[in-house]
Amino acid sequence: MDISVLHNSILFKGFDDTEISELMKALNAAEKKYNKGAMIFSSGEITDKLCFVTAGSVTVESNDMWGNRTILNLVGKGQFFAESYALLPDVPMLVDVCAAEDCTVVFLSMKSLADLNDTIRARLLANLLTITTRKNLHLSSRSFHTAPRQVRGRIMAYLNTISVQKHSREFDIPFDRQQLADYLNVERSVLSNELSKMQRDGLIRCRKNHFEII
Amino acid sequence: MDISVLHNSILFKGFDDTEISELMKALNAAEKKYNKGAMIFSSGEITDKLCFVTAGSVTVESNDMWGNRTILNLVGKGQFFAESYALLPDVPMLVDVCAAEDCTVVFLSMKSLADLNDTIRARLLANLLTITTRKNLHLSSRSFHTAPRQVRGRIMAYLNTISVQKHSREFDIPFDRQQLADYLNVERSVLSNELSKMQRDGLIRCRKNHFEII
DNA sequence: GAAAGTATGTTGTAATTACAACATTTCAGG
DNA sequence: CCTGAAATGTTGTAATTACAACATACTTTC
Repeated sequence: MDISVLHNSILFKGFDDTEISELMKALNAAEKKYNKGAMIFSSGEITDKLCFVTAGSVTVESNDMWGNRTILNLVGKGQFFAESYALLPDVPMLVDVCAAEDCTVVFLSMKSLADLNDTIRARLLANLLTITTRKNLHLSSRSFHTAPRQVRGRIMAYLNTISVQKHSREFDIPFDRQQLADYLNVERSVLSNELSKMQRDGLIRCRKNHFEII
Repeated sequence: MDISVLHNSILFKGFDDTEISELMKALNAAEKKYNKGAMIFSSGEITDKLCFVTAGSVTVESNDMWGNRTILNLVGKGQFFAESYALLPDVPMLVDVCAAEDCTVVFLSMKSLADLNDTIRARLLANLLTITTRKNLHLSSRSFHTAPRQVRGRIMAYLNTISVQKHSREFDIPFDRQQLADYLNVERSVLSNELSKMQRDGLIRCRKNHFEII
């Protein structure tokens, strides 16, 4: 198991190596590998597992019965997912989680939180609060990216956010075209088309997932 | 100050009256009234205040420079808002918060959390975790409501959620037409039009904010 | 209960998007 | 360096939406 990624995670911030090892045991840490495209959770499932990506990435998405996909979030190496469902173990998942590429996930049982001593649990809860709070901001930012009614507006909203995050007008995005389309809630072909127009209009330059705002 | 609403809130779950009074002091509880339409927070502001609605309701929204509004969430009596920004006090708000109707808000300083004794703080953090986690699910559900590409799909997705929540095919929604349009990210006139068509098609019946799914 | 103001419904047209079908490019194995 | 598979780009048409303008209904206030 890849310890270093977990040791640097928000969840274990402030814990030393010994404590982390004990916690991993107490929380029944289990690692599992998935191939690209594999489904990790399906809508309707119930889980108490806090999930941590130690390699690769997964998408949190909603798939309707006509095969339309909406990507709510892309969770990369070093990030958590399913924390809301893990902490509210009665609530069935509203989303699917899929491997966006070959990946490795560590599962931590939140049911076992109750067995921990108060001090440890309190520190862990404080860290969990940071995780959920940041996830809130992430979900909010998607709302801004999909708020503009037109495709160009959505693309610009998204690219702006990334540009600010990376402190640069030039950057890579974590999505391929289909994923970006599903994230922005537009047709892939319309997205491709609009990106071409934006390049012709001199707004951006892009090649694959590398973008430059002009 | 309306004590009873606060006493029944998630935040103070498990605390007795004396403890709550002390906490209110320790967290510098301050109450403020707003008229409908008043702005409570503006995008870009920084705050450490956890906000609680004791009367009326507020909308969490994003307003772009062309006057387009997107409603992310409607926060009613007994619910919290701004918790993410209160707990991550470096992050400037991405949203505006406005009074959806005349309302009363209680502000609690999260900066003051640090001064509490460990036991109390731990209990409070656990409750805060519930608040943020539920808020996560709320934000997710909006994503499902706006996921369908067409207006009718969005309306049905939204009405279905409310119907399930209220365990009934007949219910009131908390939005007027303009708010529902801004929540579903569609034009108000298109929404009105589609609701009419859906009634003609025998899918629903509605009058003002009272709906029935057939 | 009239008037003014607000909310909701209707309609037409211009603009945009969805969708399908196909062309081109890129990439991984053999 | 081929070949097939996957990803991306292009195009045309039908369907949908945005927007503006106006009609109607409902509320509030005097």
